[in-house]
Amino acid sequence: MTKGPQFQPVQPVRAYQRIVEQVEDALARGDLAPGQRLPSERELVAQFAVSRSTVREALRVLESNGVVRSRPGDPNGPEILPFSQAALRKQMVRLARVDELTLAELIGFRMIMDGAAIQVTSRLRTSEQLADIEETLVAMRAAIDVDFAAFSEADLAFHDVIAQVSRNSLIQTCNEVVRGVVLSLISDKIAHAPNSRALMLESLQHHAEVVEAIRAGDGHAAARIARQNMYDYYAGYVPEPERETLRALIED
Amino acid sequence: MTKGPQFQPVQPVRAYQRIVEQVEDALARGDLAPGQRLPSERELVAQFAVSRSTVREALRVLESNGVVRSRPGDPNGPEILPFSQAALRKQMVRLARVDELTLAELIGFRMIMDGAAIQVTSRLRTSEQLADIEETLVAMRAAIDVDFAAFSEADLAFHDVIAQVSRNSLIQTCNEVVRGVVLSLISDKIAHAPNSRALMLESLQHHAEVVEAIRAGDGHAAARIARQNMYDYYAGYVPEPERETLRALIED
DNA sequence: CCTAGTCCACTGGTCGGACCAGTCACAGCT
DNA sequence: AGCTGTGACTGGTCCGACCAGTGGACTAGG
Repeated sequence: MTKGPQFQPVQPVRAYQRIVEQVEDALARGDLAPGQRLPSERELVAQFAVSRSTVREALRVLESNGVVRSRPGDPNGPEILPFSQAALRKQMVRLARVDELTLAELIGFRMIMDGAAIQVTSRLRTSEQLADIEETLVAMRAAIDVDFAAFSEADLAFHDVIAQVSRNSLIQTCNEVVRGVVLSLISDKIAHAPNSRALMLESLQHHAEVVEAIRAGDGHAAARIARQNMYDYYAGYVPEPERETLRALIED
Repeated sequence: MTKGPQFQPVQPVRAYQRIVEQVEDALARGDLAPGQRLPSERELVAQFAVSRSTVREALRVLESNGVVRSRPGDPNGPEILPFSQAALRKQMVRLARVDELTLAELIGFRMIMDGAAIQVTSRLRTSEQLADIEETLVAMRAAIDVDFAAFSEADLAFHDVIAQVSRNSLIQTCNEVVRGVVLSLISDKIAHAPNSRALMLESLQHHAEVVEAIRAGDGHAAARIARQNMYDYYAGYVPEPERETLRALIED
């Protein structure tokens, strides 16, 4: 066999992909900005020198990626959308929902993210924000008497406030998405648990401890308590061999 | 103004969207599994009772989302792909690259993720894995004499091993993506810095400290050092008001 | 002058038919 | 049996057509 250059496998590039690339490149370069409009489909046909089917396939891909939005009859053409977290959320939900990720990975991720957000919060929070946090605690207490769904919603509000105070929307988005997925995986088990009310009360107690640490400004303790609580709350649903990785996140 | 029920804005549902939904639902229900094949486009035309254009637009969306892959001439029809992290990565890159996220948020995210991964690693690593980690350290040392790109690549290998040992692919993916984005934002500034070599040496020294803590099994110290290092390395590129949120991540 | 209503050019959504290059299974040949 | 050529398919692209909607221009009424 002759020694030659290393060739790479080649896959055909479809026309609509080139269009998608061009649009995305223009967007990355700043030649196209959110709020601006793309030319109409028939105009794009002329500019790209392809058929309308091809242009439309490209637009469908861009639309599915949350880059543009087409509305029938709009004489201004497809609209370039502001970058939203919705697209990331969509993909994350898809990824996380399937067996590609284990429950342990999801919960571990939450322990990290939530702990970090709480740590930052206890450092940066103003007294006003502290009041906001304590307010959600009161709401959680009230929600216990309603049902588990209400409690879960109040819990979400708590973590929302935390994430906002920590001033990192990336953490916020990731946290929210993963939290939703985890809950969708095991919420029925929790809700139907005979001691559902006891669990909620315990969770509330844990949250109160976290808030106490936040008030004291002890970020380290707050984060540790938060992680410990999440472990106590969810670890029962994680099979033992993987539970070890979660314990490694608590320590000292 | 009459008090009435809260109406929601309504947007037309396009035919291709219904097809996408049906396929994704079938996939979520398990009626469709990775590795299986979809009927050919012309067969789908008959089953969905729409035109081929519509079927193709649906397939393009599914393909862009990493759900299926079409190859011309394949008599078996479009292939259902295994769920990959590629899709998530794509979206994350898009989200992170644009101004929606600040550099501080990205770096803060990395400090958290990387610190957590290192903490878990120092707890769970086998002696064999420790050797792997130390190996990447040697590679980093050698890469310093080449150029910044080589060093950066060796650094990536280091974090890769860490993420693998921590057994959480979600952390791994997020870490990798954000790292890439951060580097693409500031790598030129670092590479062209007059003291580029000094920076690399310092970074290597920091990594060595982290590895030392990992060897000692002190996860807390390892994570703290890692976060501190990343702060030292990147904080100069973050404007002051936001730098505070990063400092809040180090503490004690 | 300004407003309210009408109208129409144009938009995107969908359709059906056509052609091409590529792929793969199979029948036929060696 | 092993190889080869063929042909029935595949997806990629193009074209032309029709429809229901949109929104701006234009007009009639104040």
